[in-house]
Order: sequence, then C-alpha cells, then structure tokens
Amino acid sequence: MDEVDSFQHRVWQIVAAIPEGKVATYGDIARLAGSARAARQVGGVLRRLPKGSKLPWYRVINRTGQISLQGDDLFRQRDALEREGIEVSDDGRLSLEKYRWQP
DNA sequence: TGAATGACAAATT
DNA sequence: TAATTTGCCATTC
Repeated sequence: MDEVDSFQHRVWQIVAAIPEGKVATYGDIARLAGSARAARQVGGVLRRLPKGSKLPWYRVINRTGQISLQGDDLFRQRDALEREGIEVSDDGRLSLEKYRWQP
C-alpha cells in the first residue's frame, strides 16, 4: 500500500515538526510536502488519522487562520490550541501573523 | 480500472 | 466587499 515516501508519510513528518505554540496552514504543509496544490489532501490525511495518534493535528488550520473542523472536533481543537498558549476566538479563529510557523 | 470524495485555496461573479 | 464557483490531487469505494 505505501512506500515510506508516500505523500501521507511526508505530511505526518511535517505536522510532527510543528513546534508547540505554533500553527501551520494546510497549504503550507502541502507545499513542504512537495505538492503545493495538495492542501486538500493534507486535510484528507489528518481526517483518517487514528484517534490515538500523537500527531499534533490540531496545529493545522486553514489559510484564513480558522479551524476547518466542525462540531465537537472544532471545540477539541480549540481547547488543544489554547492549552499551548494560543489565543483562539470562540468561532475557532486565531492570528496567523502571530502564530504561523515559518521554518 | 474508474468514479467519487474532501480537515483547502485561489479565481470569479 | 462578500458570496460562489472552479481547480487540485492523493486517497478511498
């Protein structure tokens, strides 16, 4: 099914590299993974992530600086971010300029 | 093997 | 300026 060089595997590595207290956009990760236009697939990878995964998936947001998830997951992500010292508004928005991770 | 899907993003209207 | 529509592309059915 997959080689170690699969897109999914690269996404895992990149997401795992996001420092605490910082966030990255789907587009950024796609670009770092080698496919600048595959932002959507980044979300796809995180969506099928096992529940017990240690990957900081909550540090990934969309380009508007807002959480793309909905429902309970939205609140879970918001809490996880605030726990790292990131200020998130009630609707799941934060300051990209302030918290964006730039390697 | 082919069609459908989607945790986005940029271009149009 | 805000709301819709169209492209993108790896993965899933």
